[in-house]
Amino acid sequence: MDETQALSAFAALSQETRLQIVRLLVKAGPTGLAAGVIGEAVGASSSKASFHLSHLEQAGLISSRRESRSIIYSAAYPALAGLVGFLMRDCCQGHPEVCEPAVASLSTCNC
Amino acid sequence: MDETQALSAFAALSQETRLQIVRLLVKAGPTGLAAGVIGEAVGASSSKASFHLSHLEQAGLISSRRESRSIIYSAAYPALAGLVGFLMRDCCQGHPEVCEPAVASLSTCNC
DNA sequence: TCAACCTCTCAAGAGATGTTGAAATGATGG
DNA sequence: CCATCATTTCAACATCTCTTGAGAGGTTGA
Repeated sequence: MDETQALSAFAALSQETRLQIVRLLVKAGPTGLAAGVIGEAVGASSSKASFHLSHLEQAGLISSRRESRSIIYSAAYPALAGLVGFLMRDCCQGHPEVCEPAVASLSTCNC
Repeated sequence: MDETQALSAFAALSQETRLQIVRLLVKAGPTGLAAGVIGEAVGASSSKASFHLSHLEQAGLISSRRESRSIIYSAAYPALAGLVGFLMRDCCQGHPEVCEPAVASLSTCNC
């Protein structure tokens, strides 16, 4: 993940509806969810959902596949991991006080 | 770090000048840098630098103190750590494929 | 106190972003 | 092939964001 990709990713995640969508899709797992289901879950009209889904896909944070009538979106785990890595690698240069608490918080993570 | 803070932080980091400033200040360490020095380093006019510095401070990613004539900005390490933690804690629920590569990338980090 | 310094504030304009509803596209089952 | 379903596309509008340049606000040394 380079700086340009990180900028797009940050921009994508800086919008409430989109952040909700990403959280939803991460929870949903690799199976993903249909656009309509996502829109309903986050309280967005179809065109609104479509707009934000496109934005997220453009940023590389989610990916899509057609399945019969529906379009299924799923989280792009490598991209999310890349973003976490960017923040840690790039932002904590020589300053373990950034990385260490973050790594420590992994113990409260469901992983 | 809650969702609202994360949204502000993502918005703050989604702008090139601001991302440059954060990276610069993290490297600079707790001592920080004067507004003028920062502006010059990222090629921004005084008002432009001031605009983005305010934005970052508002988002809680940096903090300031006056020191004689200058205003010194420095990275808010706990906030950055909180953001990394948010991404990991909140986005990798039950999906180690997000966290693990990120943690692995720590080996290439200067920490 | 005054001049110089450093930074912030303000208003105006250009451009990007998000929302809405209507219409178009593509896929499916009968 | 047609009616229906799921989603995207489009244009219009409002809003937010960024940039610019001019000026104001504190702070210091002479």
